[in-house]
Amino acid sequence: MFALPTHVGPALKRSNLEHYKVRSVTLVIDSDPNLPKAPSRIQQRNRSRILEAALEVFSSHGYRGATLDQIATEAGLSKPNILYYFAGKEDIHVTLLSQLMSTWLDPLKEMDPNGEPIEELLAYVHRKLDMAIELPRESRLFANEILQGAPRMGPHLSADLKPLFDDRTAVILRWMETGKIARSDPAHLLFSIWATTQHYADFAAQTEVLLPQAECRHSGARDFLSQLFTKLLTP
Amino acid sequence: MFALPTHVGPALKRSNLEHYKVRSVTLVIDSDPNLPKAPSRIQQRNRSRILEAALEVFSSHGYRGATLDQIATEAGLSKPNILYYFAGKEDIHVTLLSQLMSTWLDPLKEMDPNGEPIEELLAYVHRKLDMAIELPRESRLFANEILQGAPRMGPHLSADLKPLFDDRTAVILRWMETGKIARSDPAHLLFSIWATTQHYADFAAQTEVLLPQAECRHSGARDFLSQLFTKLLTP
DNA sequence: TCACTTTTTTACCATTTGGTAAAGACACGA
DNA sequence: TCGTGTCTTTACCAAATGGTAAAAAAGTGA
Repeated sequence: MFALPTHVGPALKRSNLEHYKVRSVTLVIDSDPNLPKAPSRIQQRNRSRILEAALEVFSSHGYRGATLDQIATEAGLSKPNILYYFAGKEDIHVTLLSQLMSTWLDPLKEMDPNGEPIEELLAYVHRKLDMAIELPRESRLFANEILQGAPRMGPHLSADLKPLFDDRTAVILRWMETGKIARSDPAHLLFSIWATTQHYADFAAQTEVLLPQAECRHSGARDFLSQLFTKLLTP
Repeated sequence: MFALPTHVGPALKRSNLEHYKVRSVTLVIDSDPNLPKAPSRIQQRNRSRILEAALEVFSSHGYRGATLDQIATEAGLSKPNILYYFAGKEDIHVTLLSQLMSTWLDPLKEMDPNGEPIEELLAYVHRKLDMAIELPRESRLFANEILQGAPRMGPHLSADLKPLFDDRTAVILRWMETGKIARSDPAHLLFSIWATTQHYADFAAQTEVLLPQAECRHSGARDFLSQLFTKLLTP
């Protein structure tokens, strides 16, 4: 009755939803021979090669500006081979974005509500700045997506970022009420931290023209942002 | 001998360089019948329609993501008709960017070296914020271009922005030396102003999810940025 | 009205691009 | 070594896209 294909490529026959659940699902019902097996070494290697190449290409040309051929060349694979591992261009992009989402939110999660407020916030600023400088491609990938109205990430923003954001602004507000840091709008405080740190990744083409010495750009940014937020937060 | 075409469309036969000079040139040697005439009413209307449509489309999809068909539809013209007024997609984009450059730099130019430092800088912050909120498409067009490494604007950055930037950082440094504002790195100060203000245009898709009330976003931003930069600059 | 220029439309074209079918190469356990 | 399932390549395709040629339409001045 239900004629199953003799072989399904790793990228096929997974709805978008299932895709994100694959790991946990396989752990639970691994014994069912109809479900996809654990990825082989080759699969792991090639999928991560493709994602690495895609990060490079998407982050520097945007979604529509990137082509599968570019990604294929960058990954050292053929285009049809790439489509053996991913269902399509969009699948690659979505996979990249959702993998990155946690990396991007981690520093905010790490902020300890029981820590010393100014220390916690300044540490957050520095972690974000380090990320922008060390992972500029990831920063630009996000910036590109948001700039175009987050067409493929809107749901993630509401589902993942929003609750965390509400929680952290509440924490910051409580800090302010204890008098440990000066009062200001917690939401805009977070915005300003994101803006000032990611600026060094997203607008690198500009800052590199205006401030040619890389060392001055980075250490200068660190010092300046410390000063900026220390003055703001000190009661 | 030199068989000239009986008619040259307005977009044709102009090198890129001449293109930017058209206005002043026609004023000077208008009498020469071989040079392009002053643009007719129809030409002015349609060119500005096209640029308006292109701003809309380029700013929301990026250069490669935008198509001539989209621009044509948005402008209410046919694609070949658009190519009658502009030499090609790139021509439209470059025209937009160079027209915008001055708009974008004006607030920085307006900063008065002889004014009251804190007032001047805060006024600059507010002007930039107002621009980001009132001209988000322009802000995103720039952000898109810079994000991708400024492939079509690199020269403009070095030629127009850099000298102005150097001049203004020097002015700010002098202000600091008089003791009227607190010391900090002038270059990074400008970066932080750009980053925090343009964030509200470029990352609107994100801020709109996190802070649903538009009023709170705008007035809150104004208040927050006043506080942030007042605290930084107050000696 | 007529001749001439400017503007717009219709009908194309070549290239690029995301994607597919199917055959071939490869790995590996029995 | 054989057979089965996994991976890769070759040869395509249809749609989208930037762009062109040339004729038709619309202005315009005499």
